[in-house]
Amino acid sequence: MDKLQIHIVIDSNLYTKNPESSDLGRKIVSKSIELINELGFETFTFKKLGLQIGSNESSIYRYFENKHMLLIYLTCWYWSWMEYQLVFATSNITSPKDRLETAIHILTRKIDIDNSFTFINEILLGKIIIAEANKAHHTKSVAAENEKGYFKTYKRVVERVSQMVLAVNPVYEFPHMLTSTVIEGSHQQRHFSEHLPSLTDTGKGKSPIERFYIDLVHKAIG
Amino acid sequence: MDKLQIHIVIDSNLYTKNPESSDLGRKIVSKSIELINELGFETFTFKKLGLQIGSNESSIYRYFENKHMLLIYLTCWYWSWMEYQLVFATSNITSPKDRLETAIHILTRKIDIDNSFTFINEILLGKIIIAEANKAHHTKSVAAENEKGYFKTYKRVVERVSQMVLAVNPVYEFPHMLTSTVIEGSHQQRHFSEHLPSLTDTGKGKSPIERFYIDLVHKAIG
DNA sequence: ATAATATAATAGTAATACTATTATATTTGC
DNA sequence: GCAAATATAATAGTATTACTATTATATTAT
Repeated sequence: MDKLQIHIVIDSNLYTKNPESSDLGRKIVSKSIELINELGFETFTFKKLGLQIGSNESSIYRYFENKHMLLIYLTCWYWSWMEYQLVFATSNITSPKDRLETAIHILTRKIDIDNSFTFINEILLGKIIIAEANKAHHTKSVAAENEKGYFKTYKRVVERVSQMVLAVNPVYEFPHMLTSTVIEGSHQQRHFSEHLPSLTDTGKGKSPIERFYIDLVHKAIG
Repeated sequence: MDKLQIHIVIDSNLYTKNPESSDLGRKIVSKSIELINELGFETFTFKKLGLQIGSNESSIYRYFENKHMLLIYLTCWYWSWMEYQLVFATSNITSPKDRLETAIHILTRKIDIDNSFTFINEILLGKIIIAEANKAHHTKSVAAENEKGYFKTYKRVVERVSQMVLAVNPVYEFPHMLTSTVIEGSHQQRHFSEHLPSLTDTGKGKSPIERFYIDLVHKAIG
């Protein structure tokens, strides 16, 4: 049985050599997702990754300048994938309210289905985004990297949702703050829920995080 | 002229030797705040700090197990200081609504006055919290460190504010999520506002971040 | 078939994050 | 007041990390 195959294209500035262009490249990406999850980003090294894929550290440097750039690549992949889901799921919704609610649902829900994008495990990637993605822009080089367009996919997602907010309430003053608060907040809450539960209210009911943010947005924009 | 001197006491589990107990210790803390701000946390090392204070790397290890623990110490200091401000500023407010609003004001405002706590520059410390504090709990050892009580000051602040939320609306379902969303969110927005401005709405009016979160909370809990 | 080029592996280096040991103060007991 | 005990600081290491320069091995082109 054939299946609709979509393909996520990543800005060539994010890699030295396109990892999709070779077997080794795909192995690097797919195994790095597993290994970052297992070890955490600071403990993860190219040497350990090389060992895991039966290759050498220096070969990995031919694909990514360093592990920071690999993280940027992974986050970019994630946000491209999110953008695809967002556009796909909201394209034929005419009611602005319903459209926004669907968008928030997609952004705040737990990732638990693996759509099997060839070499990317989305469930594990989602965990990396929650646990590690903020390290991609909490650096002294954010501004410079922003200039180079490293975060543009994420910014585009925020912009899309902000437009949906304005479609519901055209005079709402803070659409971008609201959107980035929801996105970052929901990730943080999932992190807290797992590791620092007293900072959340996660016990009660089903999908509390989704419910909290959908309720928040509704009330915020009236 | 004398001045009311309050003193912030830090849990002894957070250091190997109390940095307040010696000149060198105080210099370590005060210079580390400057240096982390200047270099960013990943580029900051004990060797560089040793050079700055005219001492040796290994002497710093006698105070803090490693730079991660130093960061934990600094965040704990910050939250103790916040808790003090919170308690002080809200103690004689009887109206639950006013009390909550004051609390949010304190948590989300920009730190621009230096109360000159002996050896701590609060303005710079505030910047570290915004730029680096999330690295303190985005590690593989969060759970273990939470067990050891490393984050209890922060958790106590969240708990206090959650109680204020409930004082306004006793049936509100998500007081902790709301509180941690406001705290973490406001820090994130300040970070975005400086480095990734398209993720915020920071140009307009005065104190947009404060206004956004105060408005958000009001509407959320009704 | 040979030259040109792409790709991978080897073998380094400088810096980092520590630690073990030694040196130098300071305090304490008598 | 002086040796012994203890606290504190500096020296000199080591293993690991994050790379890089060089060499080896494929692959492709002519």
